[in-house]
Amino acid sequence: MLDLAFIREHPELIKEVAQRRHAEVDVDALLAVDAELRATRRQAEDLRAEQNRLNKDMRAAGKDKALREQLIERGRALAAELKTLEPAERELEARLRELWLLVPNIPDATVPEGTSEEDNVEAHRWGTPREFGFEPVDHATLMRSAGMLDLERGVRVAGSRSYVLKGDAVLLEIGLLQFALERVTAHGFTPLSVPAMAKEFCFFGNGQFPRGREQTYALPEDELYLVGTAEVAITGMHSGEILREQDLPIKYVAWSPCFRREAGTYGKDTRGIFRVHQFEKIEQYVICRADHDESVRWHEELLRNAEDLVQALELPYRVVNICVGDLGDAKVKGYDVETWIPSDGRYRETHSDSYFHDFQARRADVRYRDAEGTVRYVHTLNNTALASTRTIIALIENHQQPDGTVRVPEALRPYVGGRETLGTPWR
RNA sequence: GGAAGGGUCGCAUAGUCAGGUCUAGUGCGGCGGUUUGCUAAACCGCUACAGGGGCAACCCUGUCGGGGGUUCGAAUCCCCCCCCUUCCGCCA
Repeated sequence: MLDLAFIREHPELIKEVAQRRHAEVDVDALLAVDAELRATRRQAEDLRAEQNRLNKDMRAAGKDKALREQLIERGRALAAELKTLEPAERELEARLRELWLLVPNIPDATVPEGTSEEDNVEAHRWGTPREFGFEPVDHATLMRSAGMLDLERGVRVAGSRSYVLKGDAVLLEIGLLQFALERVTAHGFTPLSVPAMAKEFCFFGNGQFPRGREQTYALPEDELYLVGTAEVAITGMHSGEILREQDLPIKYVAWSPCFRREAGTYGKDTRGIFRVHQFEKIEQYVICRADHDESVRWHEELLRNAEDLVQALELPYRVVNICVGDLGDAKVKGYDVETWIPSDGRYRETHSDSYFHDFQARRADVRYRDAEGTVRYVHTLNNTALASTRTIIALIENHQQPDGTVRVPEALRPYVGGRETLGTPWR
């Protein structure tokens, strides 16, 4: 959410940004409602001020019956006027909020122009896709043959895009999560295990709602939703707080299951477990002072942390700078780490590194008091450390061996009981 | 799920029964000052957030868990909801 005063002062900029980001929002209607609300509110405030003065007169009137009657008469008139203004005020507030929530963030000048994924700009690469001396297979084939995956029974239990990990795949999943958690913790991040269900305000706060509603699982009986990322819960955690500057930056590394409806993706990525409704993720999250340069520094550092993990897993990857048309509404700028997937013959998204300035902080109401005593909204950032299924795919496909087993990169071995290979030989 | 007790401006509490002097009192903590060789103590002052207005000093409005209602007027009375604590039930 942007500062309302900023929107008032830069309506043309907002319109232009909204268009580049494919975000539909009626800025003129927003400004009209805003003006009307301020006028209405002012009228109501004047009436309330008179009401308060009247209240004092009433006290001073003591036992003077005639005067009291006269004051009560005036009070009745005020109350009647307010009774018509107040519903209008509330109605305007609701309409303003609705429009306001649709206004996207302002992208950074270093965000590339473009309309879709195709226009993302490669920043750099690491590693080289491996030359296999045999016919490599995709992860689904390998995992099923090696006793690590049961898709059919997963679908029986929970429908399409569901899966059951088996045998060494479970060891691998848990090992990867622990590996990522420990490695990021070593950089001074505080580990968290957060609720996978959250109230609606967390989703509004994080920027998932209102636009991303159809991607979220709802539990209407309990007025809860399943989080698509730990980020939602973390943003909600500090909602309404005024933090102390000396406690910043707050650096979290959070584990949570992630649930995604994947609405509108029928027929996309249907092989294996690339696009699924549920996976496990370790997420990095930073809350820092309201300073652009500091946000940028953390953005780069979160990227380095993610790259460190992918490098330790010996997986080739590239980093792309997300173009404005492909960037989520709430983000100022974003990098994706895309890891090489041999069966696809291309790099595919495994991490998403973003900063938001105070966009999430305004929505979720997370502030801090700076050295001068001024209360400001914090800046927030987050980046994937490790997402279970996509990392499993990359690791299995890149490190597969001729006999159908998978070589475990050295850095990961302590987390899988010292094993050097996973899966049973099947060819 | 059932019962009882709670939720007040950082923390702890008063106020709610009897609506108006609550512009929400007090203690602690924090900040600034006086005194002081230094520290402590003592004393004095300040100590929420949001919105609006004003060049400014400052002024106005709202917020006592949230929402609605009664009333000229609600921290206080009524209704609904949320959260916390304790006990019971159920339970990984």
